[in-house]
Amino acid sequence: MLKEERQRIILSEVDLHNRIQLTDMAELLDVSVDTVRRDVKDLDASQKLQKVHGGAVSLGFIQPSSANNRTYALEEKRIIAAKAAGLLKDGGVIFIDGGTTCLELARQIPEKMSLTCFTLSLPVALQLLSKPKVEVILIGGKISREAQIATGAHAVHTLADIRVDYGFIGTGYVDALHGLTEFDWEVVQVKKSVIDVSRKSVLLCISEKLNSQHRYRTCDISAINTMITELPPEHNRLNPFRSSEIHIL
Amino acid sequence: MLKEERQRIILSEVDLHNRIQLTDMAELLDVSVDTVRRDVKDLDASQKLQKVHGGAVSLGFIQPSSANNRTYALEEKRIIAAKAAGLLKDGGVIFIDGGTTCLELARQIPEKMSLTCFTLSLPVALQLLSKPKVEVILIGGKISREAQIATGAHAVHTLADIRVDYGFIGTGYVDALHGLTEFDWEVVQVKKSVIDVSRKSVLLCISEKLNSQHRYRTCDISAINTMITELPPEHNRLNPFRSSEIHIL
DNA sequence: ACATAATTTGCAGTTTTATGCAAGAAAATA
DNA sequence: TATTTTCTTGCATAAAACTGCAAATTATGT
Repeated sequence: MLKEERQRIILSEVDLHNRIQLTDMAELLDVSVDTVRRDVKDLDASQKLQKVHGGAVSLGFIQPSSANNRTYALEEKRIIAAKAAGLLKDGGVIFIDGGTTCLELARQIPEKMSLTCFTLSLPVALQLLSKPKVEVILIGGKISREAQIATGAHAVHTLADIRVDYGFIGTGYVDALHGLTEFDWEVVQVKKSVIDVSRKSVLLCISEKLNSQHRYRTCDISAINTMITELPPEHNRLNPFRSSEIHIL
Repeated sequence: MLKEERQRIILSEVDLHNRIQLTDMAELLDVSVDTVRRDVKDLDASQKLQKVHGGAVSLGFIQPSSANNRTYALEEKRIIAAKAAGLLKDGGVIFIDGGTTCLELARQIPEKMSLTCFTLSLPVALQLLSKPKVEVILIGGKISREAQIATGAHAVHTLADIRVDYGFIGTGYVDALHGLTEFDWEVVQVKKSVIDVSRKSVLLCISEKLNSQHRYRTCDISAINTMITELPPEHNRLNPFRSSEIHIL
């Protein structure tokens, strides 16, 4: 049997069933797994499928979602995400909130760091799936159309059973006096829960949001352990937030 | 025997069987493999076929499926999704499974239909968010990296509290005798739950998957109320699935 | 018809490619 | 953590491809 013929069969199986196992294909094609492995490697190299441990999956399954260049203030958010990533420890259990800043953190998790990540956010969950050593646990619930995160009683209830080392959260608005506030009451409910279940709460926030507020309060500034902006820690715009309790990065 | 005559025979063999081996052709034409090799080299140079190690393949053989619509058999899946969408009723509560066929159903939900949709699948949930009148409830849990759906005890447990009018499910493999089978044990567990909580289970499945099977069983064919393929309901390939209990669309 | 040139064919020796096997590393699983 | 499965790497073998060359065939000119 010709190599091309085999690869053709492998490809049609992947297209049909979305995934295959090397051992199954070896049996089906009556060749060694090594041969199938090499074939799959070739097909992966030529972008016809994606090789995974033990088999292969169809490209149609891997959604794009990476075509996001439209993030506002991406450079600032990258700086923030890099600082936040510095807090991560191998084997840690963390929560990552929704929003573009937190999504950037998800993107910057090192490939070889093993973590357990909880999240409410669909985009963050999808991003995390591309990190081989991260276990992704999505808290379910009614999905907020704008925020693309799970909300509602079920999400809050599920969160109550969790404990994480770090909770990385974003916010719509932040002010030294009024604390973290949001536009959406539903979102506030789940964020409160996230802060409750986090041993340490880390706020990721671009400096542009400092000294802004809105209708519903998530928590007071004192509930935050670490605050990260794109500014250097000693910048005087951060002065209103300094206290013995909060750590500014 | 003339060179041109040989080449004509070689070409017709390639067109007929999509592939040839040099040794076979040498025997058939009663010339040395070197001669056949040179012939094939000529034909390759003049774009009549593609020479590969050990033989040659038809040009049509390499191209078609790699044209990359990303989704395999998209047209068939659209037909299936359209039939399934015909079952939807305004105000209904449904479950939509993962997989590209079900994703296509999510895409085809009419803009002005109000529904409550449960799903385990991240891509499906994201797709549903673009439907203004659909309430999206994502069942959370540990996310399977390949299937991009929630799995595990938490997902199964959460499903137990739900009841939906229709459960639209896909499957990796289906066979009249062995029923619905899958590649992945975790996936089977959640699919079982989905069928349990659905008043009516609707299987969406392209005909190419008929009469295939794999390791783990989701359910018997009799557990399915309605079966939808891209074929007309009276097509004889569907005969093995006919019974008084199942409805074929 | 014949000689000569050009092309084609088959063969031998060498190089390249494909495949399977085995041992240790890495990853998944229990 | 221990155990199984899968991956990687290197290697051996066999099949196939390439090279050069000589014999055979075909074409061409006289």
